[in-house]
Amino acid sequence: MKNSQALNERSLQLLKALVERYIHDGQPVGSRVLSKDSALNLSPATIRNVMADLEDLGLVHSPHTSSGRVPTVTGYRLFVDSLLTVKPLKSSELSLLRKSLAARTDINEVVSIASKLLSDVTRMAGVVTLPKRELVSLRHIEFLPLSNTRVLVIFVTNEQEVHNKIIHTSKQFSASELQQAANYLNSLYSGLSLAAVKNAVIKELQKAQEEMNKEMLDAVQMAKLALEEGKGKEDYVLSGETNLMGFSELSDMERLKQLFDAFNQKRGVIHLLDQCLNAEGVQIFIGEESGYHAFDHCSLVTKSYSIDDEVVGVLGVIGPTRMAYEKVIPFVDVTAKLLGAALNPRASSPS
Amino acid sequence: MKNSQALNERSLQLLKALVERYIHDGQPVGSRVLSKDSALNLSPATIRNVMADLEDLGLVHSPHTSSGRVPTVTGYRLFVDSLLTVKPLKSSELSLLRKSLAARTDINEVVSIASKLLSDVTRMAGVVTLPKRELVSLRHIEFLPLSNTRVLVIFVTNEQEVHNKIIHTSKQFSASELQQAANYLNSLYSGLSLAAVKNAVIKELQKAQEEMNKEMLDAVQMAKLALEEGKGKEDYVLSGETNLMGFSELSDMERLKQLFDAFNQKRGVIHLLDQCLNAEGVQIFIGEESGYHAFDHCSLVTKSYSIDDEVVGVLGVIGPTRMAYEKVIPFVDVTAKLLGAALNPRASSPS
DNA sequence: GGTTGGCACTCCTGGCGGTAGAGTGCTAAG
DNA sequence: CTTAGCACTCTACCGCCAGGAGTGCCAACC
Repeated sequence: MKNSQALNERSLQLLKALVERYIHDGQPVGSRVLSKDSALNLSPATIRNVMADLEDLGLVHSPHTSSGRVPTVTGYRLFVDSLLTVKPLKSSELSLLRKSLAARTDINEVVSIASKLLSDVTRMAGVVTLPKRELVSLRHIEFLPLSNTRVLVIFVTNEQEVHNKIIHTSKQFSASELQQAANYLNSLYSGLSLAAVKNAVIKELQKAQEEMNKEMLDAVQMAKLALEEGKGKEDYVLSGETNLMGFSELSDMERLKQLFDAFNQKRGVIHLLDQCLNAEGVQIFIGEESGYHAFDHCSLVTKSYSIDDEVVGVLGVIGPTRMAYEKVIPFVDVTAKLLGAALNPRASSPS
Repeated sequence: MKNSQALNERSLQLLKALVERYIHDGQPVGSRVLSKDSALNLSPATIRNVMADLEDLGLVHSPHTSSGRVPTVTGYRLFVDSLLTVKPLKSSELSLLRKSLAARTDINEVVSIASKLLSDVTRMAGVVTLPKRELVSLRHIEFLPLSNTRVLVIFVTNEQEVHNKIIHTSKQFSASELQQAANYLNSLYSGLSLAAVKNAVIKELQKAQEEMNKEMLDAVQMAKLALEEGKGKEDYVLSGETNLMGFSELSDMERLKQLFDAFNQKRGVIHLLDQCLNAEGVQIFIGEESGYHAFDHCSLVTKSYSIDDEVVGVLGVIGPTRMAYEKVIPFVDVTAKLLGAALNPRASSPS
């Protein structure tokens, strides 16, 4: 009962002022400053009372007996969820974004530009996952014989990306047999998304093995081998990690090392980013919320990006918990939209 | 004259002992410890005299009036050049190296394993440049038509590597024309090294444009476009950067940031590594010797590696100037040899 | 009852002095 | 040339103290 009583409008406004102040200058904020600073005209003593309540609720915390208050993770959470007033992007930033993300030919290039933009503008670290491969469409497939039963599969997608993989076939094929198989597959599947091709291939194999002639069967089986598992090569492009070295909350070498190790390992980070794939809008992990220890003192602001309304990847910004959420959130939001647009094949091949 | 007098055998032995001691425990070493430590039985006072001489020569330096001595860059240089007694690899390390670098199929995999080995064993950072592309041999070339005059060139080298590039041709070709051109080029150049192909192509074009029929000319011209500049995609694989965070000489955030920025930029590092391409044996840059500011407090121990007696890349270890050279040097040496062996195509495709 | 001023208290911070330790340079003797 | 001795210097560390910031609590006030 006391709790519900404490969370009135005034306390919230006070919390808001406190968090904003702390984000701004990074030091525990006391009742004096808040009294002068905040719009509500209250004496320091009153503010102390309110702050004590906020502390009881676990929203703020004082590093030691007589120092100002610092927001806790739950405090930040409440702040970003209901108190934050987002600032629209500066027009200069917006035009920079538009200009830099204008439709390009190379997916990897666009993605790394986006990542660099995220880090440069926010002066923190930017991360962008590569678009999920299953969603790009197949343009051309090609088989080249290697030694024995090894075959090199090359497939070209969306006019620009080339993937390759070595598969092991059941028997040895001649170059012309492989050529035929490729022709067959190209005529059948060219233009479809990889996921669609995968489904079609599986259906084909299940359906009627006896109806097909030997060559077709071989071709489809090779296609299956080529597509399966796709190497799951989930990867991301990270930029501006070194920006994180400037922040006092990450000045501890041990922590910093753990963080950078996490960046190199990629696994955990990808797992985290994957959680944002299906989330609506901007997703935020504050401090320990992520559950990933290396990120304990960081926040992650992410959003998925889409091509043609289909979610294909995630981008985000990584920085200290004490970051300017009101600017980062809209920035991540807009960048995600523009990246999706830049990757849209219809826009990117104006020919 | 005084200088030449100072550099007698005893002074050198003393310098050696001093450097070894400093490398071992990282603190300025005084006359007392050296007196007990070193094999030469001398009193602290004598040692002080000698050390004063060494200081005059710029080989050692004292951080402040009354503290022990620390080797300078020139001191380290003299040490590694003429005083160092290298320690042979532990047999466990050698077998680890052999096992890990056993012939594999994927060049990138071998290179990153080598890099990881360098960093794991030395507990510093390891770096390996990717093998120069010009030296691998062409297995197969393929052209795929994109929109208009854009053509996607795919070439397969050495059974495993696939490279691709988009070129702009003078006129629009049909798929079958491209196929013909590829066939022609494959019959002509397959099996040669890329450098050889490049030379042949250029010679062909210079020689006799009128002798060739139109199709051949087109084919050769496309080959020229595909090979030219090769994108110069010099790149390297770095591992264990985070190991560097543990060293006190790099505990300054500003320095550390510069170093990591340099790693990301790659340009400067590649320039540095390139200098080792044509050097014989193990090459060492100590501190500011590299001329690259970001590396001012680091040393770089490198060696080129070769396939079939042809130098194709460089690998090395990056760490603080105060590193165990006597162990790192032989380790880098052996790793380079084993990497070259692992990459040898004759060994790697036992079929 | 919520709000406020006053007051004692706690804790961090930075400056100061004093001491112990390490190591040097110099000098004079062996 | 080597060595022992000695005075000197500089650092690192500790305890101390005062200043400042900020709190919690209490009593008074509206």
